[in-house]
Order: sequence, then structure tokens, then C-alpha cells
Amino acid sequence: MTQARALRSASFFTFKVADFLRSVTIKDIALAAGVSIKTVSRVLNREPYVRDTIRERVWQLVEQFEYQPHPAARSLGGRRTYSIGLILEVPETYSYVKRLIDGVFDVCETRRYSLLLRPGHEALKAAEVKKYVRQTRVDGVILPAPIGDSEEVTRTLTEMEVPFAQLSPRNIRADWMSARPNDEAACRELLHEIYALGHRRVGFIKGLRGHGSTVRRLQGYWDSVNELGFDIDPNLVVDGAFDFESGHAGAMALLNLQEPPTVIVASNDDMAHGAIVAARERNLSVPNDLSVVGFDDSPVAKQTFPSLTTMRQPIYEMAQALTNMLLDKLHGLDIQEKVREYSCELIRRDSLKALA
Amino acid sequence: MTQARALRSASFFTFKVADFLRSVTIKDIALAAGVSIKTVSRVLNREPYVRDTIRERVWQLVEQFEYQPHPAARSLGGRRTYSIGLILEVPETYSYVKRLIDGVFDVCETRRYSLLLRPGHEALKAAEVKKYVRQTRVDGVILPAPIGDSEEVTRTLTEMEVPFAQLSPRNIRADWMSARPNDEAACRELLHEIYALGHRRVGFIKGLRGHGSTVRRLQGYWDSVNELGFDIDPNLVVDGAFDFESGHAGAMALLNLQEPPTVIVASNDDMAHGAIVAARERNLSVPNDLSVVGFDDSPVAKQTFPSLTTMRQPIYEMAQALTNMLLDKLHGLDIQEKVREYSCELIRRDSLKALA
DNA sequence: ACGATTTATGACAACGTTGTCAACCCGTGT
DNA sequence: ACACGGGTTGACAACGTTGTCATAAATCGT
Repeated sequence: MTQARALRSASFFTFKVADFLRSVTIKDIALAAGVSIKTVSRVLNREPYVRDTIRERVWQLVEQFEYQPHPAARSLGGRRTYSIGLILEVPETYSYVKRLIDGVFDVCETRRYSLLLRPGHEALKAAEVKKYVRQTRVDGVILPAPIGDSEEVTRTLTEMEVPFAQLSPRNIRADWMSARPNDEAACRELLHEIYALGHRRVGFIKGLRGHGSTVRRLQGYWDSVNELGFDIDPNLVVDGAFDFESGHAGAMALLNLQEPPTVIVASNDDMAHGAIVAARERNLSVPNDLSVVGFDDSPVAKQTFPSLTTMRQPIYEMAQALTNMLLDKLHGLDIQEKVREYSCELIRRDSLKALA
Repeated sequence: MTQARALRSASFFTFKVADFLRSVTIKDIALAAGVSIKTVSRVLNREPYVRDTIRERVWQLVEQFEYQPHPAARSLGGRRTYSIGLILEVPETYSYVKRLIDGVFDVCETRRYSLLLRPGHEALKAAEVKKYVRQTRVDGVILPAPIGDSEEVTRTLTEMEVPFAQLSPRNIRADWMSARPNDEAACRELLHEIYALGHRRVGFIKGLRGHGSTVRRLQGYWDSVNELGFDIDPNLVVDGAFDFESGHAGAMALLNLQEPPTVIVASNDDMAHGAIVAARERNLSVPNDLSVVGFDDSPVAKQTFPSLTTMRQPIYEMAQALTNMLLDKLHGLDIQEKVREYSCELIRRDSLKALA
């Protein structure tokens, strides 16, 4: 009883300056509420035998302090982990995600870390990320594009002092860990190949607005146009969103030009697929009347007719490197080369052909 | 020093019967090795200041006992979780996986559980699953097909007393938790529609051998053939593997028949896509000369030309239900309806048309 | 031979919860 | 007044590691 009595008289909780950085624990709530930690535990776990007035007071303090029970302590005390496993076999078809997950997981397994999955969506709020990190207490986070491009998210993680590593970020910062393909150079390489095959009028379908690879691939396009002497025409560059539909629409726009291109470079394979379908609808034969190339070497590249010539990204290797960097950082090691760039590889298939 | 001395004299470790079910802890290793737990900890974490002879002895015992440090205890003691987060935005394109992950995660988040991802591959060994579960100590596991069909895996989990729930298992067991689409009925519904449109000769491309949905969809096909009076011809049923290539090959085989079918039912959308491409290569117009239908309503269904008529599975709902069942079970609740079946929905697009 | 390092080791506290159990409170029936 | 009993509460142990620190043992320099 001593604890509770002492606490009750203490009441009117005050923050101790020394506790500034320590995270809130069940003791803090108990102290503030003037009850024992066990009672707080009962409230949190919705167990019976707590007066309603106390229940309410505790919940209120929990919200006020944004208290999150420590999962490891719950596990240890409660003899269960409050976690479940998802053994997921991603079919080969879904390989961008597969290669990414595999790369991250393989390193985690080797280095005896667990991998906590958090699905993202278009506009994942920083508040959700914060809640996720506070709840799970992960030591670090991997941020594939485009989530890593949210200034709000990276700021939140920085404030929480949770290290993160980005895959294909838009803005490269020398002091942040990241890995990305050599989009610009890869695009130039692709355009050299196209030039060598005699094409001079090249259409370009951009990726999702704001995505790092979008910007860099476009830059590679313009560089090549200037360097090699392709036709310079702003109408040859159209918007896209990395999906089939936008590729289809973009290709239609390009084919409707007074002087249409002889080859279309799409910023990824899904859009290239859309372009191929668009060409077919216009009764153009690919690659005889129009060549089409993509980026990624995603599974769809082998399924189009004709099959797609494309630049492959080494996703698996990037994911591994990123995870290793993050774990090194967590172990206090000094990371040399925080920013890493990986070469793409040109995969030659049937959709690109010399100009007749 | 007392601890170590007592232990040293104990030596020649013996198992206590009472400890039979308790998992091995660092204390057991220390006792067996005749050293303190701190020394074992040093060895495990590759810290300096341990004699090589002791190091070796400890590692040997660790292997012998298959000792795995408790992650929660490590977290709590070490002030870090040894886990990292992967905030993954699965593009809409990859939606089977996306819907599955989202369903599982959403329930986990609501019920304050963490989700530990373990990528699977074609033949995930039971030994790997065992290691994964022992390492992470997850309370339960979700097993999407086809991993849940491995007798070796389910037996291992049963032996470890780790509850699991299966998505689309091949063999339905009344005492195991599972969710699956109503493949058989869905297939019959599809064939009724086909019948109503005047078709009498229906080709069928099977799914991956051994997969539960493969078996049940095929069963639905034969049921309908008998019930409605379609042409009965074993040659109209060909093998497939749920991927584009096998769909393409299967369709080619069907179209090469003396009397080819007027409609092809593929056991999923990727194969239906392959069938459409095959038809085009044979200069057949879909759906005028040949109708094609699929299963899943995967993203590719909107990207084929013509777009695919297909049966949509409620993956998200099934994943949610499965996770809820599993968590209920973990909380000792009685699960009514362990085996659940979900209705599919016919999505009418352009690839199925009345027989001319 | 002897103090000064360096190596090696263990005792013990700490981490933040939950589980167990004793005990208090308060209304009820006698 | 008093035993009884269920609702309510808190003290304390337990969970299995790692961190801290004291100290013993081995090695080194003189």
C-alpha cells in the first residue's frame, strides 16, 4: 500500500526535467493518476475490478501523455509477444515488391533483426508513421520511394531520432542514407542505343510527378537530346503516372502529334505496356512502325507483344545495401558512402528496332 | 561468484523433467557451461574478454540446445528492439498482395499487434519456418496458399503449438482456421453465364498443380459441364501454372484442337492474359472469334485488350477475417465457424460475348 | 619482486510490463 | 456487533536479457 499512498499525496503531477528524454512508462501514468501500476495495467487491458472513475482518469492521462506500453515489456511479463507472422510468398509476377522485400529480409535474417511491416498508402500521414514507430519501437526504418520523399515524414523521424534509409529518394542529401539506380546515366545509355539505331525523334512519357526517378530519367532524356542531337520539341515529352492507363494516354497524345516520334521511351514498364496497346489500337506495328522501351524490367516486360526492351534496376541489391547501412548505423558504425548509386542494365528484347 | 561456483560443481548437466516444456534460456546454457549468464551473453554478442575455450564450449551448447535468445528480453535489457520497420507502399498494380497485406495489417493495428513479415519461396522448408517462429516467437502465423498446403509446415507449427490460419488451403479441415473463395460455386456461376450466352464448347486452363483453388475451380467446371450439358471432352482441359506463359501455352494447345472451344476459362487473370495474346497471335479476334474469362480481377484484367471479364475474390475481407480469427484464438476465445467461404463477384468487361 | 595494466569473470541492478496473491473495503444477513 | 463474500486495490515476484561495476587473474615493465 505504501506506493499508492505516497503517490496519492504526491498527486498534481509535475514533469521532472531529468525525465525529458525518457519515454512515458506505466509508472508515470500510475503516479499521475495516484494509483498503482497494476491498476493502470488493468485499465489498459480492459480487465474488471477497477472503479469507473479511476478507469476514466487513467484513460485520460494515457491520451494526454500519449502513453504507449512497451511491447517488449508486455511480451516478457505477459509470456506472449503480441505479434503474428505473415509468411508471404509473393508470386514472381509481383517482382518489384518481391525483390525489395527479399533484399531487406535477407539482411535482417542474417543479422538477427525482425522485420515489421507497415503498409503505406498514397498519403501516409506523418502522424501515422509516428504512431507506428512509437507503438512498435522499431530501431530504424526503411523508406522506399515515394514515402521517403515526404518532408513531413522524414522530419518526424529525425525529431524522434529514429534512423531511416531511403530507396530512390527525390532529393539526395549527403547526410542521409540512400540507394538509387543511376537513372540519369541509364536513360542516357538507352538513348545512345536508340541513336545508334537511327532514331532521331524520341517521345518521352514521364513518371509520377515528384518521384525521384521521374526527375532523373527526364533529366537524362534532355541531356541526351542536347548531346546527341535528337529533335528538340517540348511536345515530345508528356506526363505519366507510372501506371498502364497513363502510359496509354501519353502514347496516344504522342501519336496524335503532327509529326509523331519513331520511338517512345516510357519511364517504366507499365506505361510502356500502355504505349504498346495504344500503338496497336492505332494499327501501328511495334517495333516496325514504332519502337517502345521501358524501365524496370518488371514481369510485364516479358508479357507484352512484342516483349519489351527495358532498363533493369538492381532492386534486390539496393534493398540489401540499404538495410546493411541502416543496421550498421544502429550499431554505431561509421557509414562511409551514405549515398549510393547502382547501375541499371539494358535488357534487349523485341520492342526496339533500327529505324527502317 | 557464488553462482558460477555452484554451477561449476554441478557440471555434467542433466535435464529436469519439470522444465520439459519451458524453452531454453540463457541460464540453461550458463548452467551447462559452468559459467555465468553474463559470460554467455558476451559470447552470443561477440563481445571481447572471454577465453577461447569457453567461447567454443558455449557455442557448442547453444547449438546443441538450439538456444534462441528471447527477443523481448533482449529489447528490454538492451534498450533497443532489434527490429526495423519497412514502410511499404505496394503500387496498385500489385493488388493481390496489397489487398492481402492490408487486410492482415489493418486488423493487427486495430488490435495492437505487430506484423512480422517472412517472405516465402516456392519450397519453404519446415525447418526455416521453425527457426523463424523460434527466433521471433510470434504468437501465431498467417499462411496464404500455397505455403499452408505444406503438410510439413503445418505439422511443425502444430507440434510447436503455434496457432495458424490458412488462406485458400487445398484440404479443408474443420478443426483448422481457414478462409477461401467459393471457387466451385463461382466457377459454376461463370459457366452459367457462358451457357446463357450460347456457348457449348468451353476450354479450361487449370491453375498450379496442387493449389486448392485449382482443384475447386476445376471441380466447378466439371459440375457445370455435366449439369448444363456442355461438350464433354477431356482435351478441352489443359494444364496451367497461374502465370502468363502457361496461359499462353495452354490456350495455344486448345486452339490447336480439331474442334477448338468458343470460349476459354482460365483459372486466373494472368493466364487469361496469356490466352488473349495467344488468340491475337492466331489472328483470332477476342471476343468475336473467341471469348476469354479469368479469375481474381487482378490489375491486369483492366489492361488487356479487350479488358477481361473475371470473377473477383474478396481478398481483403478474407485476410481480415483470418487475422481476426487467429487473434481471437490467441485470446482463448472459442471460434465459431473456423472454416469460412467467401463469395466471388462476376466482373463483366469486354472479353466475353454471346456466341454469334 | 612488485606495482600497473590489461584481460577475464560474475554479482547485481535495470528494463517495463503482467501474474499472483494477500488484504482492504463495504454492504448484507444474522 | 460480527462473520461473510464479492468488488477493488496494491505489493511483489517474475519474465530473460543487457548494462554497470567490482574484482580476480594474467601479463607487463622495471
